[in-house]
Amino acid sequence: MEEIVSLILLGCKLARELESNLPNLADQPNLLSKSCDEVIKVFRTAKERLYMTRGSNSTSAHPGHMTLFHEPQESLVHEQPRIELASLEQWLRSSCTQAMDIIQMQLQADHQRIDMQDSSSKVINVAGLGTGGSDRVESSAPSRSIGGELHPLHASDSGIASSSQRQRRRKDDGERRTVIKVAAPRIGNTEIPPEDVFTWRKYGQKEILGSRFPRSYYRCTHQKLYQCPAKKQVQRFDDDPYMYEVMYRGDHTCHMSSTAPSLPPPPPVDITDNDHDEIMAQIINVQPPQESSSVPSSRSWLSTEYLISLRAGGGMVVSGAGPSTTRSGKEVALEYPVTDMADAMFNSGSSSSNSMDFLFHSNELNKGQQGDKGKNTVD
DNA sequence: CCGATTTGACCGCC
DNA sequence: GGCGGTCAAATCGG
Repeated sequence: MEEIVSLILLGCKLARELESNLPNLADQPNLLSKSCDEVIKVFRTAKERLYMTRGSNSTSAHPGHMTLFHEPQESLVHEQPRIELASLEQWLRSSCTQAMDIIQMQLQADHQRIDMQDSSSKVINVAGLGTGGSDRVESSAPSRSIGGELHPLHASDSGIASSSQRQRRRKDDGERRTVIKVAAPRIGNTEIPPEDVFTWRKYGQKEILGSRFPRSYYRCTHQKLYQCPAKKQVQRFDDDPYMYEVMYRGDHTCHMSSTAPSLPPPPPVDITDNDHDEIMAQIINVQPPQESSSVPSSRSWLSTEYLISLRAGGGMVVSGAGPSTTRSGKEVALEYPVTDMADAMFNSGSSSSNSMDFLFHSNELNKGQQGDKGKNTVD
């Protein structure tokens, strides 16, 4: 375990060095790429060790502090969650993510400085990636939630659809449901639903009785390709339109980055809780503190001390991470899914060719347009 | 042209 | 019968 920690510390150190060297390296993409590779490599190694540790001595690594809560029928069996490991992993993810944030911001800034003359009007907005603040998720709070309440699961079965026209699946095949609360981005278009590491395709929207806002239904974009059964429902809270309740249903069988699928369809292995939670962990990420609106490039919130204190502080923050595909998109110069980067970092092979590629490509590839065509206005 | 979104209709469940 | 979830044709948009 100590080895892992020191690996991570090393990674952070490298990242910091990279950070401080960025001004010098800005116009040396090769060196930059190399440095990034080093950082990634260290983190990757640490992560692999983590998994080895996990695999050998834990059967369940529920991130105990994570802000999701499963349906009672499946997971309210409270084993002692291995919080250290889980939070360490979270921390690892977030630190990588934030490191890459900095790199990306710097690169972008430099790029703009070089390429564009009117860069003064551009605002690199990492804060805009998600929330405007600490939207902490309560783990209970039985407000009316998607699905009516938090305990709606009942195995009622009375035969399959007898219709000859459409065949519908039974309402509930005991599929997993996970509810999380996420905050809408407070800048730009706050009406777009929160994003996560997966790409979703909207297949329906419905007015829900007693709710001011309609509920949107999404399914995994790769549903056809991978028979991925994952779905999600997104609904804004009545009393806090900046908050969304997102219910994830079903497990992703398309284990990959949210962008183009690049792996062959995985074998139909049963997905364990661990896997699932891990995926969920990608959805959730820690936001750096947002003091004023400046780019914290020269600040040291990346410092290990800070990150550790951040994680020790408990209270995970859930954000509506992801690119707010603002239609107006003027004030936001840089938007990209942070979680995507973490995802890419951990999933991409360590090809030394161009490790920064995903940073620049995952931006627009990630998501087309969210249904934002002037409807769904706030009353 | 193709994939995503919209939206009214359909259908299962309570 | 009402509600919520899904389907699928129409539409949009890159």
